[in-house]
Amino acid sequence: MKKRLARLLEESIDSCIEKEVLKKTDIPFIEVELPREGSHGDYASNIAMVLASSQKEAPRRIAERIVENINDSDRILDKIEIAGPGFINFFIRSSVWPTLLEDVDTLEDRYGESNIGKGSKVQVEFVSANPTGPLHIGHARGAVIGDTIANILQASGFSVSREYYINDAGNQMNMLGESVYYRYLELMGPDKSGFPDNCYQGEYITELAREIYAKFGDRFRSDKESSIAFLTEYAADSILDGIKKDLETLGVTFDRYFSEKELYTNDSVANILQKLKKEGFIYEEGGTLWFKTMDSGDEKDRVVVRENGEPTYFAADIAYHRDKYSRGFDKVINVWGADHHGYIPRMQAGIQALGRKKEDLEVVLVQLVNLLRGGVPVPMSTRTGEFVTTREVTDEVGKDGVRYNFLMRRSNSHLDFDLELAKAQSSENPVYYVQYAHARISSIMRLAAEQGYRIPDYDDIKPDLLATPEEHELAKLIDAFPEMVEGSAKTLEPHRIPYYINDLASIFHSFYNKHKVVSDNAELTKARLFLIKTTAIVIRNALRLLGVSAPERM
RNA sequence: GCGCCCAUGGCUCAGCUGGAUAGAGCGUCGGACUACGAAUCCGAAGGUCGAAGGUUCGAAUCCUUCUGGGCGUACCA
Repeated sequence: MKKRLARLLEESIDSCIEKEVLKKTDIPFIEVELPREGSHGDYASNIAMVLASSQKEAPRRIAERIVENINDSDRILDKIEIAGPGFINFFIRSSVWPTLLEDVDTLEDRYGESNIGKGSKVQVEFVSANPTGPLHIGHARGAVIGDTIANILQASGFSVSREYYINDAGNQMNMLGESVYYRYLELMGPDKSGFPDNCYQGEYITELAREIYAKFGDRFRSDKESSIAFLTEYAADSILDGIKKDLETLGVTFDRYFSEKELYTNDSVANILQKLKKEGFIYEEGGTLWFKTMDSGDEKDRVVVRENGEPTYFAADIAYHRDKYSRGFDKVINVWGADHHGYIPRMQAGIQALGRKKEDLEVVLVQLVNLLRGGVPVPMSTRTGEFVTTREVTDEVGKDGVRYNFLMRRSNSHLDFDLELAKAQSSENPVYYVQYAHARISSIMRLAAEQGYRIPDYDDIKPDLLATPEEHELAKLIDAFPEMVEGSAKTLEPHRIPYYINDLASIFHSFYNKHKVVSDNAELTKARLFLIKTTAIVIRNALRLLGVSAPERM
């Protein structure tokens, strides 16, 4: 509806210019919004005020001319008012609301989809946690947000690929192998040297060592170096396996797992370094190689090859992004923990050196999660390895609860995640509010079926019977669903969707409490069954984007 | 020190890229089931949007300074 009104305005302005009652000018983006005040109409536009400066005329006079020239050929408008400093307020004829539902009925599962992506290829890289330990709760938030952004983009006409970058090279891998090695030695009698401080302290390392001992006996006791090489690989594989399983319980899967190690074995890193050196992006100083990231606004230049000859993580990351673009992605979205924000300028410098525009890389920062239980912080210590894992949280509160609670909040704001609230089956828990609306509709449908009704299509009903304010509100909000999804896709803000369905559920519940769906008036019953059917479709489609289930009973 | 993020009713958070009298949920208080699911609904109280300036017809939103909190500031990832 917003788009229809914007078009009416645009046509009117065009004809005003033609008639020379307005000066010729570039028409700016015409914004149509939902006023919160009912007396300001169903929709409103500030276009006259926006035009005021270029027209050099009073906004209200401009508004008058625009309104005079609006050609409402479909007769959707009841009246138009000019109010305040120059707002144009639209009042929609009440009979048009139900007609907006026809699209929902024909599109069904596809209602809410769009083609703003026009098939362009986008890659979403997320989680990408090192395979050195189980996922913590912050990873889970990033996983859910990344997955949902991918869902939203997919529904908006982008061709999306989900990818997990495995940091399976470098120092921390050796450390992992060593950690397992020392735990393994401990199993074979008291160790005089003790367990090194800088090794991974978590209990899962000991468990891995036990597993290896049970499988292979004491064969790794003697030859330290080759043993560690084996143990490293074994441990990384096993941990990554666990991570994949944990992500699956959250409903998160990937199209591809990309190994950092391969960037070395196939010389990608060496090649790109050489290329960038030749092109002058890299220089040598003090025995190390530096990348000129300052030219693109970074605070200082960054090392890509250390004095000891080893490339840094950054070097591998440039090679990785080169690989991404070479696979034909028009745009690359990285979902990062907010503690990596300092990395953005250097990564942008990296892709620009690859001949890419800044905008071809978009970074979504996910703030850290504060885990609580009943309002009390859950103690976490990465040093000792004592932390609550994603698996434990998912097992406790369930997939739907975890996902919804993460998705409700803007990703760029700190989040308190309270275990007790998230699993509470009460009004304190917002997931249930929405799911309950869906279950309630299903329940009404069952009752209607018992009474011999079949679920009506748009052609089966008399739309005019949907005449109460609650019914109009529902139709109006249902109509807004596709543009909401579009907005969410453009801004990469998944949290808009939970807010939207919460509103929708709220209006539905109000409607339900005030009006009876199944009554002795058969025509009215059919019309209302149709209305709640479309409501259920939207709830279902929205929850599907979020990866949250829409139960028929609960 | 420098950089990024955050600051909105008692609590947790929205605020649609600058719009009209700042909104939800929880909590508090008061109401609604002999009608399709009360995990629901209806009503009330509660705010100088961290502070001070500035930009303009108009600021929670943009600019500057300050305060308070988080993160970063590696030849670690």
